Amino acid sequence: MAAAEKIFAQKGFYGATMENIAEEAELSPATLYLYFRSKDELFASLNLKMLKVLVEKMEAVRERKELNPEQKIMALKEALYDVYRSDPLNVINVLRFQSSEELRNLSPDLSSKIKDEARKYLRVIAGIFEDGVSEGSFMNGHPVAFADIVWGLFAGLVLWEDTKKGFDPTKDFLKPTLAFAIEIISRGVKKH
Amino acid sequence: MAAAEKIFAQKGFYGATMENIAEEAELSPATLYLYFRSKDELFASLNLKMLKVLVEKMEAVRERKELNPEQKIMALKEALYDVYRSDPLNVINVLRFQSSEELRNLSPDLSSKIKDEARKYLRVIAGIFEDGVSEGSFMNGHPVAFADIVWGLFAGLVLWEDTKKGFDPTKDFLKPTLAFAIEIISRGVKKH
Amino acid sequence: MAAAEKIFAQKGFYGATMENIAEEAELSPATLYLYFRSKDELFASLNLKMLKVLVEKMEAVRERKELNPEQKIMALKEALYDVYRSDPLNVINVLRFQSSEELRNLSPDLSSKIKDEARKYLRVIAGIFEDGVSEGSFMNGHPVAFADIVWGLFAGLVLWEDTKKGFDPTKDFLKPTLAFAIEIISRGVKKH
Amino acid sequence: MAAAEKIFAQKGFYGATMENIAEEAELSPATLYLYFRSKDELFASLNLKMLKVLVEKMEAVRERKELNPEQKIMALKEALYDVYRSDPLNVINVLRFQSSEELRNLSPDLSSKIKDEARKYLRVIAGIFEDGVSEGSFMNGHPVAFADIVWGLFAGLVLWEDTKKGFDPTKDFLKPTLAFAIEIISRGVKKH
DNA sequence: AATGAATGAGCATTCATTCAT
DNA sequence: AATGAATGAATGCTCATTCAT
Repeated sequence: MAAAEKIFAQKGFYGATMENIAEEAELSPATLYLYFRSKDELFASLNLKMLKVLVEKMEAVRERKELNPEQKIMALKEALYDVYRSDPLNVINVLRFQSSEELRNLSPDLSSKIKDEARKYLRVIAGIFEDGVSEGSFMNGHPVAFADIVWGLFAGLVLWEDTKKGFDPTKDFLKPTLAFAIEIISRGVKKH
Repeated sequence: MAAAEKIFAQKGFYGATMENIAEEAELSPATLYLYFRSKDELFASLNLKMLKVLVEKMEAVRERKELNPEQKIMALKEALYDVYRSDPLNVINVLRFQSSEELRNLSPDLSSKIKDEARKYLRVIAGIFEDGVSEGSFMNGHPVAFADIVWGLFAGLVLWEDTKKGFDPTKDFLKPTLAFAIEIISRGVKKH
Repeated sequence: MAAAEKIFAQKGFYGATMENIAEEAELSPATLYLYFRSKDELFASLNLKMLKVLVEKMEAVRERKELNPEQKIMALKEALYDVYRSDPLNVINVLRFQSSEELRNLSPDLSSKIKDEARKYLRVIAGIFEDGVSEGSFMNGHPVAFADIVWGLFAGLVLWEDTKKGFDPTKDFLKPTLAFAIEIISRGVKKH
Repeated sequence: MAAAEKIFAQKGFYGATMENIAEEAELSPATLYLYFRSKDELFASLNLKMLKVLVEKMEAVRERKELNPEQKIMALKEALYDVYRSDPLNVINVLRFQSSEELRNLSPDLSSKIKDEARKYLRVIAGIFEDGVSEGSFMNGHPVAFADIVWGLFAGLVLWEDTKKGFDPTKDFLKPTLAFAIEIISRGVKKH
């Protein structure tokens, strides 16, 4: 998986070949198939791994009793950015192929694990929002929609900043832009 | 281009073959190459077309003198959603491949046209934000960052809702979620 | 097709690769796929070609008005052996893979053409037998069963003699054995 | 061997993998190689087993002193059909690969055992024919050729009926067709 | 006696792209 | 303006077989 991570990060999903990955792993291509049924599943396993890290970080945020909902939303920013920074290229890959048709024929097992994980992080974000609503400090709104917004924003910004880096590789504004975005959102949901 | 639009929408970028497109266009594959240097450029032309429509809609929003900056931000929501609704599958494709490695070797001409267009719509959004700031009704912040946020949010939500549709095809919450998102943002940038 | 014939004859269906065949044909493997959808279909086309030759020869026998049914059965022997001798290795291949599972996913078109041809030669043999029965010179019996017997005998002998050649390559008794077989059959169906 | 029989019958020689067979046998693939040098040899062992059953049945026919040569030929029919019915799919496989190139590199030991067995059943059939000739009730002819004919007919009909079942799976005419064939042959060899 | 782990060698098939006509 | 015919270059995946343990 480490080899796959490296190769996918370098070449993208379609650019990477099983042979590349095998070479990196100092194995033969056939051996890869002992552990992963297909290229798709190998890739999806990376996806799952990232999701797990993400969920973990987010749940940690939720548990921090000393923070109020608003502060928790601000803290999410760090959690999201940490995940990105831990392996930017793979996060980009994962986000890009999140919804790819090609990834639809995963084994039911892997597929449901990914769905579970996705549900979990949505629940965390939705939960924080709900807390704010019941506390009376947040405006009303559908908690799941809020979760979708935070997640979509993160994915969209990561991808978009990457695109912009394609135009001008010296610039990387993800961190401040993400911070600004979360600030706006955090202000936006507050009642006044 | 109409044929390509149809086929890319049906099968995605990698799923579509030049032969498929040629067939749809009732031409031979070779003929496609008289008009487009490569598959990537054909795809990018679609991309450009969509961007132009988007920019047009956004500039129209900017020009509506009767609206104040806050109202303009709310109006962007419609512009963005309209573009999506005009050809959802292709918008998804375009957004997904926005930053794809494969699209890095476009002809300089096409590449710079796309960059121009992208710059334009960012400038529109940034412009609206700036107006609000100078008017004194919006908080301070970097206008381009704001534009990135709006765009990233749009792209991220479109892609993410598409992913969720993969899990449960009956649900399509893009419209209300986008509306909620813009509302939050619009509230978030206001001074109070 | 000539190249395929040669290669299949040399190496058998599984032993032959599309690359071998392409090389023999002085084409690239990809070009083969312009004319045949798959290796199976290429092979089946050869099959069809042989069947057509066979049917032609058999229909010629049937039309020879100067022969009575018994003499026609004797004449079949020549027709069958001629087909074999025209390309022994391919006849063997065709007979061996006649019923192979792998050949079940042919295009409906090719598949039905083959069935048609098969029906034709069965009808010829059955027809000869029927003539003998209605003339009163042959015993009673199901004409199609008779056709199956003649065909099965031919295929079985060709394959079996080939097997024996595997044990001792110097011997080739197909011709006399086939002659003997047809003689027995011809005597066996006659009333006395 | 039981596992192999089952798997080969289900999937054919090429369709079956050593792993399939190992799984069915609740062993690891490697273990199979403790008992059989190769897939070919495993398959050939099944072949040999079937031949032995066949030879046994045929020798039993030959020994039945109460039958005259003509009746013995009729009795062969039952012997052959019994063997088929005991495991149709495997008989088909064995007959199909009887002469396969792939089976040429068996160990000398196995190879010669198979040849011995083949020789035995040919000798039985030839013997019955010879008895009829010396008794004066059969026409003259080469006894081995006669044996080849009976065997080829059996193999050819089994394979051909299987092919026809591929076209129309509801029909299975092997038994009556085989009976008719043996009747013709038995009548055909008699002097009158 | 058994096998977990590994792989060498292959192979059918695909497809963007070319170019003589 | 158009294309028929061709292909170079891949590539995911398979499977019989091996061998240290």
